[in-house]
Amino acid sequence: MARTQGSHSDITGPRIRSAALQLFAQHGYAAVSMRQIAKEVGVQAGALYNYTPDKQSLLHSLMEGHMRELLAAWQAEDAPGDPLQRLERFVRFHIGFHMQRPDAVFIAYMELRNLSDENFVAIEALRRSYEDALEAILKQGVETGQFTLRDSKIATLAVIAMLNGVMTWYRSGGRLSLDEVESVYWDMVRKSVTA
Amino acid sequence: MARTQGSHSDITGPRIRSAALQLFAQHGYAAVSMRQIAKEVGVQAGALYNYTPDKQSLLHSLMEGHMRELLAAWQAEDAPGDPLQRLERFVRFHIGFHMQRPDAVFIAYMELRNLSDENFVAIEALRRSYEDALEAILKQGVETGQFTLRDSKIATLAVIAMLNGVMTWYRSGGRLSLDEVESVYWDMVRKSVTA
DNA sequence: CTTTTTTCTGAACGAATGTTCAGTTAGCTT
DNA sequence: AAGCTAACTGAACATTCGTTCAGAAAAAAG
Repeated sequence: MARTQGSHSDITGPRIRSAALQLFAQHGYAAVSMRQIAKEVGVQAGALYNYTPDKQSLLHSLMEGHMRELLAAWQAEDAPGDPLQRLERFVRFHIGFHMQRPDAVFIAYMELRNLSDENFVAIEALRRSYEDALEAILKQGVETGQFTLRDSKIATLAVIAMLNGVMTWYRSGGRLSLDEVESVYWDMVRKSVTA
Repeated sequence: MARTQGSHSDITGPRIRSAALQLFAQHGYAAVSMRQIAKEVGVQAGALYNYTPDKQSLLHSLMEGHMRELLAAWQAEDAPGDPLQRLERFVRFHIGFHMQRPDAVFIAYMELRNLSDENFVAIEALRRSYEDALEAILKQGVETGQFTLRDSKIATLAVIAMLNGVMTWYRSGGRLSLDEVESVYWDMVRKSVTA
């Protein structure tokens, strides 16, 4: 056999990325083989190499895509204004955005060590730039006197870590709605950065 | 060759566990081979099987050992009293304890998906029991009226997630001492659970 | 010293890994 | 309808994987 019925790169490409995303998130990059990904797509392993030069590039591409989406989405959401309002927007945005992409989030935070050195540097820069976006809000709040922080850098990391914790337990259809969860976390974040 | 000079199970056993811990933390369970662990110890791969029935058991044993140590250490540290004091003790204990075992912590939180089903259930129960210890403090504080929480379960997970964030960035010898870091986090945790 | 036991080697097993590629077919172009 | 190109197969490559085991040597026991 050779080319299969209905095959098209516009279809197969995304399906490969989607399958890889799900499998990497579930089992980990190192534990997933190219043949497993191919099987999920319904294709032979060799066909994957029409869409990625190698396995490492596939991981990097997935992570980079996720981080760029995240940054772009927040830049579209953010607006000048009161630090407290901006922070609430950030908290709700962060939870909402990440909840819609649990697999990508998992990979972006767990597979850093499986990136090659240069790929790691690139992803790390994107992450840093997202952290800086939050830190800017916190610093603004400190300037206006609305926030009380011992250390804006640590506070930034602490808030993000706290919010990321949602992903480890929240399942839609559970006890609380997404909106309620956002409110609970916003409550705690707000109190933790104000006097 | 065969048995090597000075070889003794009391020495080799711990060295294997130590090497496995470090390598699993650095590269991930699936990415580390038994031969890599053996090389680190200075032994052939086959020798490892005098100390573990298989690779999976080695991972489970490391995780279980860590969790039991954690629970025992906290039980030795905790004492009845004011919820605010107990919570501060918990925050400082958690950061201090985890900071001394970064590799074990990393594994315990990252390699859950590489556990077999029954091993996963066992480790998850231990983790739950640690979370319960914190939740008990929070509930006590709510009863005395010193804490204001929307949801004690979420607050528990949020606090632990926040504290675990330290591990991702703190390096001894950095800008802040461990004691200062504990204080910064305690400050934020205290504010987040009080009115 | 001799015997027994503990500890490890070195080779081997089949299975699985990432990746390459010549050949084959589906779909598009003319 | 014929030719071209994009998409995929299926087999093969050299490595590496977890694990087993007979045999050898060191340490402990007698």
